Amino acid sequence: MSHSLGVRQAQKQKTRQAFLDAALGLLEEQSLSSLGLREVTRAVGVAPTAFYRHFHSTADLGVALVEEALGSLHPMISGTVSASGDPGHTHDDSDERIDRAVALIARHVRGHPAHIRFVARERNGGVQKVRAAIAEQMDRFAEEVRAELAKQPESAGWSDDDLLMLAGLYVDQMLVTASAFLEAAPEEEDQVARVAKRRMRLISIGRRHWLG
Amino acid sequence: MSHSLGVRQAQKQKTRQAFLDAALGLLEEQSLSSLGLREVTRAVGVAPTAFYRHFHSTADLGVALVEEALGSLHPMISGTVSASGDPGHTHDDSDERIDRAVALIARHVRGHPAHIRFVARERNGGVQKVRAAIAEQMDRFAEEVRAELAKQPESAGWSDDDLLMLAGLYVDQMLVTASAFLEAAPEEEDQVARVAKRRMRLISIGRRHWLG
DNA sequence: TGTACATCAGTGAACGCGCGTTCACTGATGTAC
DNA sequence: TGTACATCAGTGAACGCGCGTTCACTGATGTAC
Repeated sequence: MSHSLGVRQAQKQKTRQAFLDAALGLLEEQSLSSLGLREVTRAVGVAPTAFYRHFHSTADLGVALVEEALGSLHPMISGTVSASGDPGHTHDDSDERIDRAVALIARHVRGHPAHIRFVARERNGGVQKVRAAIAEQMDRFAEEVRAELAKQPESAGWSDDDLLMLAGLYVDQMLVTASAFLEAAPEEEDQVARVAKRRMRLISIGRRHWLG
Repeated sequence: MSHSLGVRQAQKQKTRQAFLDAALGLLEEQSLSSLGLREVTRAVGVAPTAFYRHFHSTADLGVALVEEALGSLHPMISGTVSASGDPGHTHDDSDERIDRAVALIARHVRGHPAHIRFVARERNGGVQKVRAAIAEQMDRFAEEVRAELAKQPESAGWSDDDLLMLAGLYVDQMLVTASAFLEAAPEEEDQVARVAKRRMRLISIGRRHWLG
């Protein structure tokens, strides 16, 4: 048993997490810019003033939510791009990679719908600090994807600049796809996946013929 | 002089437009989901109750704004895709088409920044009816782009389904580009345009090699 | 053209309510000895 | 281990304020004759 945190600190973190969870729930049906402090404390079950022990404002809470939501995405992003073909397959595995990437996205959306909704909503939302936090994370994703792409043989001859352009295109497409899954009714999911895969495939074909 | 509208109707329309303009201004710095009725009437300079003569709610006003904002976009979309090369050019004009498309987008963003901001923001925003209105318009755009693409010789052998996929990719990319122009500082505009063009180019290359 | 009545966009007072923020507080947890 | 003091997460009352909505109204515009 680690006792790296005292009882007091542990309880404080628990309450803070309760704020984040409650806010995320409330944000399914509204934007951060209309989220009220009292609304959140009511959902958590504490006095309104308790809010100030954890955040300066709801915008501040929003920035914390960005870290939580996009932090949980980093593993997925890397996995999506770098996944190598199963051993035993020697033919062009890019279609398989795409299938697995889209499946990973669908899985993540099912597992963390509120996180995705929050990011998609606030990426262009009314709170500047939150927009900036999301933009920064998305830039980091693009940079990570570029690094993965750079390792692949298909990237021979590509400039870093062009790779970043391609990486950005992939990252944007991932969020668009995730958002489409969110909006889709269960029976529409297959159709969303089908279109997402073909978009990715078209981009990959463009990649293959980009040079020369 | 047409007198198709009485003085009363004309004045009412003028006030209604004042509501739309004022709301659009206020929405530069917040989301529709936090826009207040009194806030809008204050900006227009009328009594709060006057609002109800024109809209049921701010969500309703939002739907009207979608019509205004995306209505003004239809000409641009068609122009962007269908623009044929200047007479006298016989070589592959797709790079030129892309340059002109991106220039058109930049121009539109400079001319109607608040409209673009509103659409980008509320596309995934907290007001369901407005999201639906935007989705419907975007679907119409995709359909129109598909129709334009279908006329081009490059589309020989393409299924309608694949063309719609490609059209959707273009339409999404247009909005992403417009949104990037919005966020960009004046000196960053060139860089945004450069990346947008290369993305479009990569997609166009993917298109060219999609079949066979 | 003039008159009498109908329409209706915009008014202004009033309502109950939830908001964000302040402040002094309480009592469990942490720390020093 | 026990005691005395410090810390600080969460409390609860109070504040002034702007909110959305209701209602009966006013007076300019429209219409019928």
